[in-house]
Amino acid sequence: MSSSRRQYPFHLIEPKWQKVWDEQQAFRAFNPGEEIPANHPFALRHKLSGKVSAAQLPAKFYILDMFPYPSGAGLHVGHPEGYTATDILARYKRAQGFNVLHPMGWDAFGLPAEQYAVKTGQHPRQTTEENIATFKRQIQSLGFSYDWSRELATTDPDYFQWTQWIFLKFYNSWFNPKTNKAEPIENLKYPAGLRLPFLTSDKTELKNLELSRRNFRDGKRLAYVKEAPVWWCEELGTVLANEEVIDGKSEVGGFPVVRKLMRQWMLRITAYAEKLLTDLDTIDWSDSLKEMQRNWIGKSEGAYVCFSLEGRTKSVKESPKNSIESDSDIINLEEIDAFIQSSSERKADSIWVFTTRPDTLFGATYVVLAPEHPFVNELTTDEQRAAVQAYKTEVAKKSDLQRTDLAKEKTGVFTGAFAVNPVTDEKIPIWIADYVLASYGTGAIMAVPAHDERDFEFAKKFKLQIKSVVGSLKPFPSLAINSTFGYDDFSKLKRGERTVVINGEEVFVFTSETECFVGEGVAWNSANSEVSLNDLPTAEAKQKITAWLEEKNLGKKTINYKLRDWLFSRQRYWGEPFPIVWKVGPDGQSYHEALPENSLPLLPPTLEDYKPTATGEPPLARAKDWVNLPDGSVRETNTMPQWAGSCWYYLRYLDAKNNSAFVGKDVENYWMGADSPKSKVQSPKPDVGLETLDIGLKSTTPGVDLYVGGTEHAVLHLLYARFWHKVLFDLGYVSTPEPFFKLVNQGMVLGEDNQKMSKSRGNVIPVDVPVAEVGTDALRLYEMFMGPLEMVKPWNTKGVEGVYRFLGRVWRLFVDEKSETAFEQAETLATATQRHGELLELILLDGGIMDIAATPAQLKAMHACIKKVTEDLDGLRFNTAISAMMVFINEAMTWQTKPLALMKIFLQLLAPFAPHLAEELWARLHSTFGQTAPSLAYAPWPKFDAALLVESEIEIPVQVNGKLRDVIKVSVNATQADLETAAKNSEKVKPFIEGKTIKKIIVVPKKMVNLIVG
RNA sequence: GCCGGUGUGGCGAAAUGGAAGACGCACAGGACUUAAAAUCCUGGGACCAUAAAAAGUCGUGCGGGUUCGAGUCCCGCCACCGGCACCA
Repeated sequence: MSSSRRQYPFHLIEPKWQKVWDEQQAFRAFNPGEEIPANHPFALRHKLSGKVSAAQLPAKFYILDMFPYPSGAGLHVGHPEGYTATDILARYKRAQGFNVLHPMGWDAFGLPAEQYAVKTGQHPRQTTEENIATFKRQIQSLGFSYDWSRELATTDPDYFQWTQWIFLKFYNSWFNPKTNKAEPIENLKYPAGLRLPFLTSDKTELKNLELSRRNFRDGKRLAYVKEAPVWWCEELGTVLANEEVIDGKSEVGGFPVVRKLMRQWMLRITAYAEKLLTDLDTIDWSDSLKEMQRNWIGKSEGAYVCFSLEGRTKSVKESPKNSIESDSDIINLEEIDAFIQSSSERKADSIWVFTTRPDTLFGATYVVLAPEHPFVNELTTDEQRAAVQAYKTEVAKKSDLQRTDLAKEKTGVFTGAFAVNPVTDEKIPIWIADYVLASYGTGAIMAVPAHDERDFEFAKKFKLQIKSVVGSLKPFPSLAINSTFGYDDFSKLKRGERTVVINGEEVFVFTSETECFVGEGVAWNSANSEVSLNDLPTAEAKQKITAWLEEKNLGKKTINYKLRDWLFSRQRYWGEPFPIVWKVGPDGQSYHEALPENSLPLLPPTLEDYKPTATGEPPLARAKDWVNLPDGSVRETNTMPQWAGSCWYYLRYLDAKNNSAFVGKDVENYWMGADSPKSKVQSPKPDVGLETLDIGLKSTTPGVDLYVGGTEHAVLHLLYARFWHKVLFDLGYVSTPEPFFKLVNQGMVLGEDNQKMSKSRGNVIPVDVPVAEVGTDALRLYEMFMGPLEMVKPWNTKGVEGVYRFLGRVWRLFVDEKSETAFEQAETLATATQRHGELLELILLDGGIMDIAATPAQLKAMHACIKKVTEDLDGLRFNTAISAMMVFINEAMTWQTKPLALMKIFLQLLAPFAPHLAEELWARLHSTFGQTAPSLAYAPWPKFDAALLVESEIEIPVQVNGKLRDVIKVSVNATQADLETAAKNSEKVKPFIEGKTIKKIIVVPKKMVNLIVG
């Protein structure tokens, strides 16, 4: 590629314009109340200057990229795909008259810099800064129109002091189920015995009450401490969040993880499970992404059911609802949690299970506990004790990886104990098995083998009773003789036939004790002396039995989520330290306390050695002077996970330099608010009889208007950030309930071998390569021309040359060939020290460009192009927008004379895609014709004139019986009758209709004619 | 297994239910050139036929259906990609 002649002097043009934009601060976005320099292109476009209020500013448009983690490897050609898409849109929206916010920053905390520090002793900050410098240089070489004055890095103390500040907001808040939102901890309602003033003067009692209050309060905070089983990764020397563990391995590095009991900071994301779920309906994200979040949140509706124990009397008849204070009808997660927790302290008198199919209760033939269930030891009979112990040991030895890997084969052990099915009063065995998870529901299930695959498998293996209680309205797959089995044929079946009455009608249902049916159907076999579900459809049966259980205090309707609270601490150095200290109370118990806000930022200490300590404490514990405070309190030595900084960076961009708040109120409201000012975009005097696009009184979008990034963040960053945003919203710090209104995932760019790009495959193409060989504009164009943004597509170097050639054609459309040859010769002779940029002046415009009126054909081609490019940009269809410009250029290459006005319009269309080339030619067009060039970046977007696209004669396909037989030319005004006649008279059509009767003629005006003959 | 997405030339891909394959790559032929590169022009789904063509037939993963007409809508499958996965 490099051996061939350069298509155009991009090597001079691109740095030239990048410098101009930089010097002008051309892409700086202005906040309400900010001083706008009178000569800034934005000020000139909108006739603004000085301090401008939100109401005076045009409508905002916030275009955000997922900010990168600056790794040492630099950018490859896959990275700028999303950045290119957002930049094109940012430039387009700027031309349309929006106040565009388009920022970039660095997600810079992270493990690689720390691991490098462990190896070499180089401070992670230094590594981070070097990597940022590389990334910034590469990103800037691509000519993106970022507002660099808002650049931020999560590792910067000016930034992370606010990350710590937000953590304190979490710490000092609780979730009020009654108002369904986060509130300051001062509003917390204490249970009866703990309310002030205390009605005692006994000092010990008072002390204990104070302590209980503190424990209660600390247990309610949105950021709380929990001794919990966590994922410990030995290799990384830290714990990981659920979301960071994939198939029993760490997401980063793929190292094994094990369960370990540790004291950890948690964020109460579960309180927001329902909002995170339902608010997905209010935002414009892809279905697949929403679905991933829904699956992760994992809502299921069902009931808790109480099974009493054979041979034991229940000490108290209680349900979760009655055993704890509750403000709502449906018990919330927190209360369930507390209830389940409390069962470990109570005697084993009954077992609560969670089920989504309470309608199958009559078919529950055994109970299974998770091996870790607190009742197991107490329930196990002496005969079974050895077997149960052996099983528990075996399970504990298995890593979770093995537990899921071996999922195929069910294992378990009988405890020797029996429970009583609350509706049948039958004695049913209690087993333990590792297919029941301690961490979900109550850690116990009622097994209904006839209607649950897993229970069915287990029952078959251990020869447990299978009892069918739900009939299917369709034959079981194995009974279906063929797929066309009709409803009426049911009676022909030999087995499983049975009828029930639904809505007064007798219908067949199919039941089986030898096969599993998990679908919904009709209940049967489900009645006792008090309640009957027989003949009820599943949904009704669920309702009826749940109501009955509630009335008997044997159950409670409930909602369960898979989502767990977010494990928020890491045993690392290179992260935000917690603004927390630990103290020891008079009772000898240690407790935590928040640092005052004015002490932030809390900087990490400087270390010589970044490894964890020998005792397994985090590296921060090495800094004794930092950890131990004069008053005897001790600092928290964990740090926050990498996700913390990325949870709110999009808010800091709005007001990146604010020293008194994480974001200013008015500024936040302007850029994120749903009711920011309406646009008042002016329509300047049209250039060529064209009007500029008038945005009119279009209201703005709440939150970020467009967020582009990879799918890998579907359940991590995107869920965490939504959670933080919702807490900040509840506490009144932000004005919208959702941060990202529209989100698009760019598809991955594969290597030329159709494999994902990776070092080990050796198929990585660094961005610097195409930038040097064909220039940034060609790279940008190709990134978009490959295919639709969301699709996965392979890189093809030959394809890059195609768009590079296109830019060469554009160049040659505009410049005089002889002058370019002169330029090239001069450049060869010039020494390196000479200013090559000045040589560009040798290149002259093509003489065919004249300030003359365009022909109708020229106007038509131009306006077709404006229409297509505009519509495709609105739909993010960059690839077809580019092909429309190619079509235009292919035609314009044949023109003898090139009207100046059209040449300008074309450059405006090209500018978002190839801004350097467009700026260069734009400036030349103006200077050559003695005009002053307004900034192309802010030139009003051209508007197409539909009237110019109308043809006088059009070609109409003629079909006979749906097959194309001719294409006829008719006037655009041809009537239906004209078309019919013309079609019938076509010489090519005649042979197909002669001697036949025309039964019908379908005429679609301006589209086609179809003759139906018999 | 469940959820989501995608299947169209040699390749990347286009097509509000109305001319399938725009645009680009690769390829072939031609012009320019001492020559090459670059550039410009022309060609192209498959089959059948032919000296060459015209005409014709078949074509959007597979099988059905709706419609005057289906890449597009409906039903049933298959393959690939991504996610989740003993969540009761």
